[in-house]
Amino acid sequence: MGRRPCCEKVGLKKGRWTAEEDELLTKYIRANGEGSWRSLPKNAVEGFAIFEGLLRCGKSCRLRWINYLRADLKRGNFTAPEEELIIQLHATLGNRWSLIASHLPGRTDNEIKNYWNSHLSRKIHSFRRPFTHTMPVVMDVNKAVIAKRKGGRNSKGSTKNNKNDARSSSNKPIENPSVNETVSSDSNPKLEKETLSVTAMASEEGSTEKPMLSPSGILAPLESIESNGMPWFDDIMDSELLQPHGDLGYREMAANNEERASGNCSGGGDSTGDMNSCCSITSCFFDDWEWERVVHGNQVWDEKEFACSWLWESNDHNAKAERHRSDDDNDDFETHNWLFS
DNA sequence: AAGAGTTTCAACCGCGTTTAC
DNA sequence: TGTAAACGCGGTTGAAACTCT
Repeated sequence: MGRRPCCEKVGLKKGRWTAEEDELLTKYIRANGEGSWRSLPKNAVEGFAIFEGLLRCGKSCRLRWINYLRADLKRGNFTAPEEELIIQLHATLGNRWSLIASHLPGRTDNEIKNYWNSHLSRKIHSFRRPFTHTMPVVMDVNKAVIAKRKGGRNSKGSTKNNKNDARSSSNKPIENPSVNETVSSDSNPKLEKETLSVTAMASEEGSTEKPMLSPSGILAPLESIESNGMPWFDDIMDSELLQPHGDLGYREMAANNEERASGNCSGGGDSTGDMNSCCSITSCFFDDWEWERVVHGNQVWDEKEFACSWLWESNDHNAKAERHRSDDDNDDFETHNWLFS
């Protein structure tokens, strides 16, 4: 079956949206509601959107609305809890951005995907150092992350205020409270269904592809994490397997770090929710881990590797655990490389 | 001051899935 | 039940913004 080309015909506009186009689209959706993107315009011509001067295909309209114009979108930097949740969910779900986004109200899959690719994946990759016989690498995560940044744009939050930024003015989300009243932007039922099915799948007997879940079996919604932290996350980090600071549990370690951070933040971050903020659970974990203790002894490292593995990969977790237990041959590093692949 | 290098993110693209007929 | 259209997702692209030399 042939697929109809989307935006290749009749001189439909591509590229960045102007404020006028945003307004037209908003006006239309305010009047008619979301959905039916291909038949969106009153004066549809062959399924393309030509609505009072808006020459965009439906697909483009949908994307613009979902990713930018929706009134319930949260703008600005990701907060530390959001960042932590994304890391955790990504470890659990992989690149299923829409599913991850469903756990972060006001954030779009595209936004999360971009944030992951530009911030978090680098952070994670800095954390995962090369693993070889002869070259144990002790990394300073802060340096690894910060030193790499040479040029480049600032984060969205900071550029938004730049009045010289033509894009920021034309692309400014239209403040439109009335849209909220007339357009219901309810959560995607399909995504909810998917989330539930993932949870259900985890409970299926004999399933080897179990998603990583909290001890309660539920992926905690962001709201509860923001108000209560990530208790089950902390529980795991506080377990006896993960006590890199001697007798200090993870929570105590984090508390100590926050105490230190409140005086002088060694992480180079600030209080704006920046990626380098040292005042989050994850940052404490990443930034202040005693790598030398871990790396300098393979035996010690193996324990930590195993203990942390769920952070990076959830698939085939049991098989890897089994392999870990049965693998006493230190020469076979291939079996451990999955952690840092 | 200019250009190179780097980063960010909005938007595009193609494909799998769902829905409508 | 089969086909076509629409939807939705994840990967990719490229312009703009920024820093460094």
